Amino acid sequence: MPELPEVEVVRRGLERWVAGRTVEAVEVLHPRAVRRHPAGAADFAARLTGETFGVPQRRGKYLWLPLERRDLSVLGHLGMSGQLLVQPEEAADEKHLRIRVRFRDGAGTELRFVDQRTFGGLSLHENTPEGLPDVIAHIARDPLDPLFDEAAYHAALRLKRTTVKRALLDQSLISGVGNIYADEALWRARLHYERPTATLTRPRSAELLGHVRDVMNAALEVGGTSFDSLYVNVNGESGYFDRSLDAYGREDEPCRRCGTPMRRRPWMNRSSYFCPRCQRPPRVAS
DNA sequence: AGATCGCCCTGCTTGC
DNA sequence: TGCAAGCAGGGCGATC
Repeated sequence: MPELPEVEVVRRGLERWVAGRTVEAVEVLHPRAVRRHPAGAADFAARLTGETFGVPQRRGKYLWLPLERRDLSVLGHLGMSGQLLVQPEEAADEKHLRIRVRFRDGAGTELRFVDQRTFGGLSLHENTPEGLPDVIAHIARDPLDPLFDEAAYHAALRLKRTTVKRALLDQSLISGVGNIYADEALWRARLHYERPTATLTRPRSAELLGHVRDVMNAALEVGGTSFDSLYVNVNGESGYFDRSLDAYGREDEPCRRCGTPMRRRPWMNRSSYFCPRCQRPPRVAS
């Protein structure tokens, strides 16, 4: 499940292998892969053909390829299982190949969007004055962004009547944190996922944010997390950070700090993994 | 109007 | 054995 570190690995791959290349042709093999492009697959392909990609950008889990000639970007989200692969043109189509982008140069490779569960997709959007695709203007900066407003983030947590994991996953407050890294950061901070954000002191909140950054940077160093080879980076290489996870997916396994069996609890149609001893539930039930 | 919930989707795993 | 339910879950639109 690609989160910020995985998407950043993909962005770097695109920067190396796709930036500066001019599109010869676009093939949309599944309409759902361009469902965020309102004018449809044919329009997406037509408008992209002949354009040259600039340097790929990222905010949270979104990445985009600005076009050099126009104030437009190709916005991408990998969803649950999306991959952006640079493949030799002669390589066999992947089973879940959704979009193919051929290039005008003689490099012999093409860009492929492959996505089993079709939660992800590509689309074309106008840029805001800040150079951000307009449809993601509501997405907050991520914790690895140098311009992330930490003071505003802490202030928002104090004001909101919500719980800490909800706040971590709220992409309008902080972006790029998904279920995996939320659980990892909470475990590191010894915080229960249902802790009300208003009860967090500023130092405690800053400590949690530090853990979010640490776990993301650690994942970045090893090239992203991978569970079932659904996530592969831009060149088809799997990450292996999952071996380093301390909380996520470790139900009944001993806590790496205290040995207590880790627990899994249904939460918001997903799961929360935590140590019942290190991460005590808040005293006041909400 | 901000918070919450259901749904989209496929394939692997689990259990009867 | 075979089938069905469960699970993975980000983000968006509907709803309260």
